[in-house]
Amino acid sequence: MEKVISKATMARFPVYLKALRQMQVEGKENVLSSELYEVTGIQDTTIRRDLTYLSKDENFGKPGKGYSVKHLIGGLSEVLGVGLDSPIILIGVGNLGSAILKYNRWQYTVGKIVGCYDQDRNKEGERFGVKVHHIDDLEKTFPKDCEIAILAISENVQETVDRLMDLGVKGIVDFTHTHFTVREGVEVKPVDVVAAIQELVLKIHTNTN
Amino acid sequence: MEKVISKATMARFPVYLKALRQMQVEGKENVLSSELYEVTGIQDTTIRRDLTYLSKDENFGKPGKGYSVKHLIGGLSEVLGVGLDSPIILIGVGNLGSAILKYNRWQYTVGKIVGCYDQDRNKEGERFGVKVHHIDDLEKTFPKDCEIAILAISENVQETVDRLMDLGVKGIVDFTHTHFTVREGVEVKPVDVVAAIQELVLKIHTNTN
DNA sequence: AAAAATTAGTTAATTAAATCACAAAATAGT
DNA sequence: ACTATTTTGTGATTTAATTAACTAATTTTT
Repeated sequence: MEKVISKATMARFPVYLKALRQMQVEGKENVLSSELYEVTGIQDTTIRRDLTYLSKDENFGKPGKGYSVKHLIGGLSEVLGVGLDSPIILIGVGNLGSAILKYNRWQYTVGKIVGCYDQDRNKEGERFGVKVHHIDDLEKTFPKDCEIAILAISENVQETVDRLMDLGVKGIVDFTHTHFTVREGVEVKPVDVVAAIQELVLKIHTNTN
Repeated sequence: MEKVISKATMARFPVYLKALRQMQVEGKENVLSSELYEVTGIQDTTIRRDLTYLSKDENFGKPGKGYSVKHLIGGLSEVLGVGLDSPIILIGVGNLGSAILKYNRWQYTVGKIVGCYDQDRNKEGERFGVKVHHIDDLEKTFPKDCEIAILAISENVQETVDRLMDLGVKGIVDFTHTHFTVREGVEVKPVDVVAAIQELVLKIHTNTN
């Protein structure tokens, strides 16, 4: 029987991982589902069910004791593809791009940004230890087996996306404020500050269930 | 009978608004639910249902014609609280903070960032037309009726959050990589780049329903 | 002006997700 | 070793969300 992880569960995994990393730093070895609830706000029973998807055969949790923080991080990292060390490229090295790049250097969590591209010739060279190429050289310098691109540009968006897909990119983290279309099989994960604020405003001002 | 907007619907409103703004810029006057599907990937029937929550009495859509882009934006803006023009403050004017600030200047969509704070005295002054104060002056210079703060710092997070809540902040957009706790009634909306990438990787590599 | 073609709105059915309730497992105390 | 306590894991249930099926309104065409 093939286990299928639900969308909702999938979306919670990164939340757990973040919380667990924090706990690991604080030296915590075991964690209860009730403690994870306190930190994440996700119901403990939901957490327990989610975590059962992590291990194929044996379970990570021990009744009366909780989960091993270390093992849980391991399991989550595996399913989240962190261990794959996927090469990632960053398109656009403005303020936002730089912020992402900087963060990536500090915490080696998902894959690794192996190259950046910008339309400004002056930015060519290196930044936070990562090579910055001109966008015209994208095809020439594209890293082998790279499937993920972070898009932090504001111009020529669709054109850039098309070029990336031609190069085999399968996932795009989108910081753009522009709509673009992708081909079948290519995933887009939008990250939108304004949308986040709007959601927040809505939460504060309206009734929801 | 009081209409209660479901969580899921609420989360989609900003998506619609973004798509509609784009359409408005392109000069589109009417839009079909099927067209919104093409752009957002959200099922047309789901879209139609969602949009019924917008208007109390009359409906925005016309059979055979579609929805008025203008009216829809109006309705969404209203329910999303965009019209409230909420004052927002930004804590942390590094690369990320600057990126947010810059974007906010360009597209006047949610409220307005009315002030920034940073721990670096050198940054005091003005940036993209917004005053930058030292974080020590937070209490002294805190804008009246401000309920929303964007957190783009990496140090003294919990301390800063506590101070913000003391000043009456009810919603926090969190770009921090640190866990912090908030009081009852305070909402936090995390925006996490790494989590976004992880979700993406997971989507690409695993089976989901 | 009538007929045909669209397309929004809505009720009903389905599917997905969250929660409850409890059994089984592990620990800690006696 | 036994008992009490804690806490996980899971089948059953409930709740939420989505989709399908249909109705009725509006426009466009003939």
